[in-house]
Amino acid sequence: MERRRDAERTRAEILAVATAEFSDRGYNGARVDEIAARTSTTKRMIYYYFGGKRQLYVAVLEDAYRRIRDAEQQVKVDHLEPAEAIRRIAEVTFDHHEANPDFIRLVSIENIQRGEHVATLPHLVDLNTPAVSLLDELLSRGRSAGLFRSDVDAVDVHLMISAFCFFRVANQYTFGTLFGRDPLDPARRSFYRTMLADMVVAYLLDRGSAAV
Amino acid sequence: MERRRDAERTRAEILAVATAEFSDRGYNGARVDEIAARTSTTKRMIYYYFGGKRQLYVAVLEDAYRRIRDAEQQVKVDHLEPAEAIRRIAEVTFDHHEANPDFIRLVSIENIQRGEHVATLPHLVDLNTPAVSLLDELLSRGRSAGLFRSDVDAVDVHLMISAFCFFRVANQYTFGTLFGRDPLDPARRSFYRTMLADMVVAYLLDRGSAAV
DNA sequence: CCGCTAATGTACGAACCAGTACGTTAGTTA
DNA sequence: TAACTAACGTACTGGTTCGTACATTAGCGG
Repeated sequence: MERRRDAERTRAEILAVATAEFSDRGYNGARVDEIAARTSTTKRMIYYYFGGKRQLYVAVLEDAYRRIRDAEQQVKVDHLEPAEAIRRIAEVTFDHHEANPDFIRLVSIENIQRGEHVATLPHLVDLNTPAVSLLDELLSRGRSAGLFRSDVDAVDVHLMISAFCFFRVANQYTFGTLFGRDPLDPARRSFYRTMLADMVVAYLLDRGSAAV
Repeated sequence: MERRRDAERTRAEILAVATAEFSDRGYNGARVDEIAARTSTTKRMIYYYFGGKRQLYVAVLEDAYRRIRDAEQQVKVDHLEPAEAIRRIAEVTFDHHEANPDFIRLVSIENIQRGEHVATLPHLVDLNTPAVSLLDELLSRGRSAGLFRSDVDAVDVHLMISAFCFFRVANQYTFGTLFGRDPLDPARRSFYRTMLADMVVAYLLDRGSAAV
């Protein structure tokens, strides 16, 4: 090994460092010179491989979403009862968010910019994302068994789960200082994880308000 | 009227324009010159009244939180049963978030910066925020009546409600394009509003998982 | 082992932008 | 109404930062 020139490695290194820098400081706060300085190569290479700051950011965003999708695909809950499987999905999503604060920050940053860059990544728009199609299947099974309410679909349940997981990580600072309680406090982690699962399942089992 | 010089008016105008600019472009994306251009005064006045970009941002943040607190204080649910009152709080919070996207964006922006500025506003750290103390009282009543589970407190219920409301507004762009469903679509508004209330109440009424 | 191109490095330019030095005017008060 | 100060305007500066022109080297194909 120890090849002096390795296009793939250089590109990957730039991408990794850029991911850290953009998620750390936001798009406008990130510095191309800083990214270059943290790699073992130079700024010239950023322009050589990516074209510019904007394109580098888009590449970072795309890569981050790809990794999350890949991870989602690993979840298997075929052997569980619907309610238990939903709990499991909620927990996996919870763990995921906690384990990937960089990704969460990138999503926040992208929304501050009104999602103008995700919109340019058409092959990310896969309405049958692993998380959603899995939920969809479980909701069907639960409805068939007469357990779950029938006025929600997978996308909205996904919204509900994501909202909780996302907020906890994304707003840890303001929430923590304003209410004197750090949502990421390890001591409370298992409580929140159960809270989320309880919440989702209780909602789905709740026939009172909606069904009929 | 028509006084040519009015310190208070000038200050207020700068603050209003700055709120729009910061929430629109983020801290690093905002331009002092742009803020000045959109006021009827000049950049000099920004430095005269606020001292600098950073201090202006902090003033914007503080003002935004103050307005939200003022609004929260108006909510009255004394005449309602606990569950119904909780629904009402959830709905009011929901409406609030939808009506104040600028505030939501500021909170996102502040969290991207790790909350370093809210932390410098000590008189914002009021652990008995109107929203929380109201929830606290209702949870007590609900528990006394043997209705609600007893392993959550007001802060965490507030987290749960805020998470849903916040996510829907803050992540409208990425969620909308990735799942082909705009969370702010007016046609779905009332559904989401009910969904949130159902979710919270179903969780609180759920004795199965937690209470004894 | 020669030459060609992909890959890399250096040094610089030009625009942008926060902040300020300096000057002016309005309104108040003695 | 004189003088004083709060409020306001203009023009500039110094540093930062994205991007690039130009030079160089590694490694592969012939």
